[in-house]
Formats: sequence, structure tokens, C-alpha cells
Amino acid sequence: MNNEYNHKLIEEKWQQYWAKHKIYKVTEDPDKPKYYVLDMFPYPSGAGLHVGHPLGYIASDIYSRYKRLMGFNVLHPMGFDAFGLPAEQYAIQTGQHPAVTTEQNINRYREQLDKMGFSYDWDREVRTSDPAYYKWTQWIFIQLFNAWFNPVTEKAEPIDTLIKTFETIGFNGSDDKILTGGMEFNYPPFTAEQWQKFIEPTQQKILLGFRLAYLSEAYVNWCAALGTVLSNDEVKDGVSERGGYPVERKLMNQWSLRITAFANRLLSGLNTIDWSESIKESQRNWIGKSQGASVCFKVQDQLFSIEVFTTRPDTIFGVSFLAIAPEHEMLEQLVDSEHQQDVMEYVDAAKNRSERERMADVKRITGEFTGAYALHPFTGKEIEIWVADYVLGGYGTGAVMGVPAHDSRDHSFALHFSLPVLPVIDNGSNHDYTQSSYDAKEGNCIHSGFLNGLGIKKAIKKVIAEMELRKIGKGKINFRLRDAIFGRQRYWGEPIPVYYKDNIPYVVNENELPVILPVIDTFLPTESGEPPLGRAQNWKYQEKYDYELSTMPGWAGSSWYFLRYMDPGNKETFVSKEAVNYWQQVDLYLGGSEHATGHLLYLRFWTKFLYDLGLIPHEEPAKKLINQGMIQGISMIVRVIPLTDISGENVFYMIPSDSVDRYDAVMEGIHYPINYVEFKEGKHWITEKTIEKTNAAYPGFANYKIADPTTFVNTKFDYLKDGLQRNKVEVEATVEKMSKRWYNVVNPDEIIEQYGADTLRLYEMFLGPLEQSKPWNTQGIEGVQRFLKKLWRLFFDSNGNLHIKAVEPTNAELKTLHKTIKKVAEDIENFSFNTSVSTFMICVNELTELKCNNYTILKELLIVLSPYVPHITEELWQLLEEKESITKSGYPQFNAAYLIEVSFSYPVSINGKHRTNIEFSLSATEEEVVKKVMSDEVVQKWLDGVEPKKTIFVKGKIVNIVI
RNA sequence: GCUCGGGUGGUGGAACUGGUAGACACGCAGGACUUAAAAUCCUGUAUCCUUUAAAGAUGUGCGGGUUCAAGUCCCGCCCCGAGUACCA
Repeated sequence: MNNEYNHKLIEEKWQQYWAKHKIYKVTEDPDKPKYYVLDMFPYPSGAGLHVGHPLGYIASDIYSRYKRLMGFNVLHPMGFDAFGLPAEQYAIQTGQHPAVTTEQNINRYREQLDKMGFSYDWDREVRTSDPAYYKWTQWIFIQLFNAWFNPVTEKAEPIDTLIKTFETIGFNGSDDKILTGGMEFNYPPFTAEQWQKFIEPTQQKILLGFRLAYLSEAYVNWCAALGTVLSNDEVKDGVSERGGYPVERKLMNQWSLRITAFANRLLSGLNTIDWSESIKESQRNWIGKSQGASVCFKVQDQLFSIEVFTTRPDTIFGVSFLAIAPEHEMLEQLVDSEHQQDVMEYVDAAKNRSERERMADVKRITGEFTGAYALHPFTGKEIEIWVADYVLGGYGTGAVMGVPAHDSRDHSFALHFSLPVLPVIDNGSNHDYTQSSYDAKEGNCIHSGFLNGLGIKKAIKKVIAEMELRKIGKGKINFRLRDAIFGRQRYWGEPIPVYYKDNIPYVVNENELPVILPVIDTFLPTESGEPPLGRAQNWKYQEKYDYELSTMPGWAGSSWYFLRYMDPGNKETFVSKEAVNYWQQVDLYLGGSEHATGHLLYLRFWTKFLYDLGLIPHEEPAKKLINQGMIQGISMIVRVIPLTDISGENVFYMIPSDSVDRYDAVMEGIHYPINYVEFKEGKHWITEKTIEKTNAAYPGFANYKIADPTTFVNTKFDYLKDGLQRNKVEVEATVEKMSKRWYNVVNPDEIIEQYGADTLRLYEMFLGPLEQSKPWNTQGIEGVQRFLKKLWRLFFDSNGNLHIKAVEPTNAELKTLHKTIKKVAEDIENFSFNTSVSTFMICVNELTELKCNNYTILKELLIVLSPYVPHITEELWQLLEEKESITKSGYPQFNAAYLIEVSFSYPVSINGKHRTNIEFSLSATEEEVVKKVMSDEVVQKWLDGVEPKKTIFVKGKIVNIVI
């Protein structure tokens, strides 16, 4: 090794060393405190990693390395969320088995991750698509199937306890809170004797209504283009999150998980964990707890009533209509013959509208009178019942009481259909009800019978009490959260370990797991519309029963993977008691905020479930969670003019972006590959040189040419020619998501090739606060690289020989070092990695200035630096003749004694404005300081003979004189 | 609409608990070394006024307020980003 910093040699050398000596292998060690740092499970896409992905990995790696230096036994694993839609879509297009492409993608990811010098214990790698892994995903599904949620204990329990209850006391109906919490299906009550006489299919059907994994007919998000059902969090803006295909509502028989049973605990648990406020808020909104009342409105001339949910029972005297959802089950019985046709037409139209149309159309108010009337529960007044699609079938009871005076949606509806508006809350001002509703929860009840004069809070209490007394309603809590649809009509996922006997689903025996994903010839649905698994030949349970054909969703495997890392090879159980009791839960979880309501909610749900069964010691998966920001791409936009050139070929001539401003012409802007744009003089350029390279890499750009001053002569664009330069064109830069289609993806491999992994790691941290999103620009990476070179030079003399002296360090050196030790430790604890990079720079600048070549100082500095730049520090560490890896050293002890200052240059302000600085001993008293300050020339000038009104002295901070 | 972030030089960003705004870096300008380039090093760099300097004025999205002192605290607005959306 010579005196030049050669990142390629060093990084390769140490990556091999670490791998060979299994430096990052961890085992349960009861003598050391444990710490578990986890990165969110990556899905290995075909595109590989771009520069944005490692941001969180780098941060967690720094943190892990730091914790190790602090004496913790750190679990820091990595693996792959390997099942999923993209691989299957790719398989359909190319015929390649998803297992093959997934394997390739994983290898590519692994290679890229290895190059960045991460300290993962790869012996603990897990892959969700590995049968040895998904065996346990299936096993957990079986536990969910064999469990129900006991609302009394608020815990998941084995289904046996429910069966026992049925056998001994029967079932009192869904109003029986003790048994159901009002969450399950509307089964008619039965006695213990009746239960015992039910035939097995009947018993099984009933039990299915209570199991945490259950099969039911439900409206689902059907995505025809993907050929599968999607859960709510997989649908964004009415289209599929992956691919952006339309989604419609469809009634289907579906496997679901009863996450709603845990709604309350998922909500309250948020208060016990240190997660970013925005994630917690998203989860709160997603769970959507609202407190109110359910009220029964008797239907005139009918035996049944309609139940509505409201959060404003205090406005019950303001009800002027009822509105029910098009899907409402009572609708058919309500409609009279006169309105039959109109209503049915309306319902058909509403049902067929896709989610997207419905959303786009929020402002269009539609509805239809059913011809039926309800009776007001207190006044007995007749109230029209309408069907309207602003009422959602899936929320509450699918019916609302319309109070146009105090609810803006009811107000628009009433206005549109000329229904009466009845104000019942008075806030003292003259609200104009013809314009809008008064929604605020402030004021007193009026025109409200026994509620008159009461404030809103009191009125709500009183009216609920009254309703309960008269048995027409009760206080109720509603959740927005829906049960999670669990089946996917796709191939590349875990088979659901279920078979059917007499149309009743049964789970396979645990000792028969895993149910292996069978081989099929093509990955499309069958001709009869069954999922792809319908193509599997001779795929029967015990050679006679049909297997379930849908597979699990992408989030199944990722809902418990953090546990498997603790004990990845275990063949007896999903995680051993010893392992989970040692590692407990994740201490620090790092990942993107896009998983706020999907993965992170399911992860918490499964954790709570496993906890209830006594299988793990914690009901929250991760103590602390940090969201790293997104790294955006910088897109190069160049204006082009299509023209036919002399040879008759169609050519796109690129012109400078400011031509648009100069000539007020509108021209098409296209995305140009960022890798082939030159950055010079603070501007982005496409030149003759870069254009050649572009054409080699992207044949699609072959016809793009630089417009030079002669290009447009004698064309209608003649006027542009003056603004053009020879052989180059300036490009406009804008910030966008990093994506292949915008040609703005930056690959970490290229950065590593050019600058090295240490520079990449340091630079990603230097870009700014971890949690903030920021665009990737390579300007500035040079500075970080220069820093590493400067660090390197500290160790060598001008001839390139190692030049280190093992003598007593000077006070100045010690001060610089200890300042750094302190600041960096604080920064890491606060996840403020960007500021510690500056601190390192300052430290090395100062040591360079001091011409420091002190052994002790440099050695300790290397340790402090090593979590950020593990390769270069390991190399220099070895040059200091250390035998063991720097990762096995310990974080240096901070000594405050070195930082003690004797004097301080006090800023002196006049009326709060800084005017001068005067140096004082830190032991100087106020009296001494003020006396000296007053005699100062500058101060004298400002005082101009005036006696100061007041002087402020803050020791070690400031002197302020008020005149 | 609601919720959560954020707004500081040409750029990324720093500023502990209210106490010298702009650390550190990029970029830019000038210089040294070199035949030259690369690399490295040095100097300057918020804005305005001023020939320059000294000195001064202005300055952390806008308008008020609290304070000896406000980027930081309080009140009212504006803008940008993210999430969410007929949830009764």
C-alpha cells in the first residue's frame, strides 16, 4: 500500500476480510446488553438499488456499529420480501418462473449491499418465498384460523374457549357483548343444546364467523388488470398502488383477517411506542375511532327499523331525512312499487361506478327517494328515507340520519333535493342556514324537547341515556378500519394452508406444513376464471380434497419477519423462546413512511396476536421507529423541436430551455438521461461528447441532436438561431421522484466505482437531516471525498511514509479530539448524522492545522469515524499495527476536562445589537466585566455620554447594554 | 377540507434550553505549485450604500406581539411538500 488513498483496494480488501472472518456474526450473549436494529424488508425489484435506497441502510448501519462500539450485542440482519406482484407480472410477460427472476434480483441486491460495507449478519438472512420460511407464515395463519377474539378479555384466544362456551351456555345473539363485542356476524341466538345438535357444517359455519382468519362474502377491491383482490391500503386514489390499474367493487367470497378486533389496542398501543408522530397520526386516522350512538328509526308500516350511526346524537331533533347506502340490505324491503324502478336503476348505476369515478365525482350529489318513511324516535314525526351514494355501505350501519343544519354533507344533499333544514344548535350568532351548515360543536340545544338549553357535551350524554332507557339506541364506538382481505388470486405468494371438505374450509395439520407452492405451466388465471393455482396438476390435500386456490398477500411474510431473524434456522418453531426472550423486540426500526398504514399496521396486529397466544413477550414489534426521507431524482429537461433534416430523417433538435422565455414559444420538454449530462459553471449541459455516449447507452435518443446556430436557418424556427451555441445546449433541472421513466436514476455502483463506498456513505449522511426528503445531486460529493483524502494524509509525511508519533498529545489536540467524541456521540443518539459529518471535517481541519501526528489522538479519531467510514478506518487502524478489527474496539471515553475554557470573547451588544467582542476570563465577575466594557472605545462611542439604563450580563454568553 | 412536515446566502444545510445568524461543504472569483493538466494548498464570498477600507444599514416566508435580547416563544396570515378524504 502506498501513500495514496485507494478506495478500490481498501474496500475490496476489508469486505473480504469481514466476510471471511464473519466479523458481524452475532449470537445470543447473556453477558452483554442486546440491541436490535432493523431495516424495513426490501422487495428485490428488477431495477436494483438506486442511490435513494441505501439512505436508511447507511443510517442504521452507522447506528449498529456505534452501538457495538458502546458494548452492545447488536442484532442487525437483512433479508428479502421475495413474494409479490411485480415478479409475477414479469413472469406472465416473459414466461420465466418468478422464483428464477426473484433469485436473480436478490443476488443483484446482495451484491450492491455488500459493496456498501454494511455490517449485516448474513447468516440470519431470511426470504419469504423460501418454504422453510413460509412454512411458519402458514403456521401463523393456522393459529389465526384457530383463534377468536374474546371481547371480555380483549385478547385473542384459542377457538376452543369459544366452542366450550357454546357447548355450555350457547349464544345470545350478536347484541351479546360478552360474546361478540358487536363485531361479528348477525347470527340468531342459540342454546347450548341447540349447538350440540347442529351438524358439523353448521357448527363450522358459525365458528367461521368468529375466527380471526375467516372466509366470507364481502365487497372487495377487485383489480381486473392484475386479476386479483387488493386490500384497502393497496388502493390509492381508486387505482391499484402497483401499476395504477382501475379498481372496482365486487362481491366475492374472500379470506380476511379480523384486524378490526384489535382496533382499540392498535390505537392505544400507539401511546406506548416512540414512533414518528406522522406515522402514528396516519395510523390513528386509518383506524378512525369515533364515539357516538347508534339509533333505531322505526320504519312506517313495517316491522323492522333502520339503525343509523351518528357522532352527533345531540342533533337528533334536527333530523329531516334518513339516507341509506345503495348496498343497504333493507333497501329492497323499503322501496314501494311506485319508486321501485327509479331506485333500482339508481342502485345499479351506483354499484357499477368504479371507486375512481365515485371519488372523482364527490361533488355530484345524487340520490333517490325510496317512498318509505321512518318515524322519529322521540317526536314520532314522519321522515323520508332516501338512498344516496354519499352514504358508504362499509362504514357504520350503512345508514345516516340527515341533519342538514349541522352537517355539511347532509346540508348539500338537503339543498339539492329541497329537504327541510332544521337548526337545533344555537351558538348565539345569526347563522345563515341557506348558505351552509353549522358544524362546530359549540352552542346550546334549541327546538329539541328535553335537550333544550343544554350544551353539546351534556346533551349527548343525556340523549344517549334517554335512548338507552327507551331502548331505541345506545352509545357506540365505531371504527373506520376494515378487516384485511387476505386472499390474492395470484400465484407468487404463500399458499393458504386450507382445504375444502363439503364446501367447508379446514386448515391442514401443522405437521403437514409447509404446503408447497406447486409448479404450474403458466401464471394466468384458468379458463374458468379460477386463480392460477387452479392449473396445478394433481394438487389435492390427502389426494382427495381441493386446496384453497388463492395465495397470501405480500404483507403476510413481512408481518412477522423481525421474529424470524432472531432464530432463522429453527425447524421446530417459528422462533424459539430463548431467542425471543433474549432479543425481545426491535429497538430501532428504520424505513420509509409509505408503509404507515399497510405493513406497519399488520406488523403490529400480528405481534399483538402472537403475544396474546403467549408466544412472544411483547405486543409491540418496535420500540422506536424512524422514517428516512426520500431521495428524489433530478430530472434533466431539454426542449426539443422536431424537424426533418437534409437527408429526410426526422430529427429532434434540442434547444436551450430559456428559449421558451426568450421567444415565448411553447415547445415540448423531454427527459434526458442524467448520466450523460455535464455539470459545468453551475449549469447542466449536453455536449457533442456526451451525446455520443448517450446514443450508445440509450438507442431511443439516437435522433436527438444539438441545435446549433445554422440548424434553423430558413425554417419557421429561424428566429431561434441567435440563441444557440455550437456543440452544446443548456438543460433545465427539476426535482422529481427517482424513476427509470424519467431517466434520472443514479446507481450507487457508479458512485462507489468512482468515489468508493465510504464516500457514498458519508455523502448520503451529509446531504441533510435523515428524515427529510431531498434531491440527489452529486455536486458536493467531491468535498466529502476531499475530506477522506485529508484524513488519509494526516497519517503520512510528505514522502508518503507513515508518520505517527506515540507521545503525549498536546492540549490543543486533546481538545479537538474530545470535542469531536462528544458531539458525534450526541449526534448519533439524536440520529443527526449530517451534523457529525461536519464535525469530522472540522476535527480533521483542526488536526491538519495542528500538524497532528499523534498516535493516541489519531487512533481514537479512527474509532469515532469507523461507524461512518468503516473501510478507510479499518485500513488506517491496521497501519497503526492493531491486530484486531476496529469493529472490536470500544468507543473512546469522553473527558470533559480537556474542553475547559479559561477565557471567553464576550459579544457586547448595545440595545440588543451586536457591536463588538471583548475577551474576559471566565472567572471574571459581572462587576469586573461591566466596568471594563463601559470603558471600551466602541462602547463609549455608542454610549455617546449617555448613562446606560441597564446592563445585562450572562456568564459565558453575552453582555448587553440598554440605553 | 383535515392532519403532519417545512420555508435561513447562488446551492445542500448549521445554530444547545431565547444569547455573536449563515458552522461545515458545494459553487464561484482570485492566487500559489506545475511546461501543462490532475491533485493539493492559500485568500475572498448574505445583501445594500461606499472607489476601497473602516464604519454603517438591512437581513431567517409576511404582519403584529412578548423580551434587555427572537431563526428560536405567542397571535394572525401566505406559500411549498407529504399523507388522507363523502367515515356521519
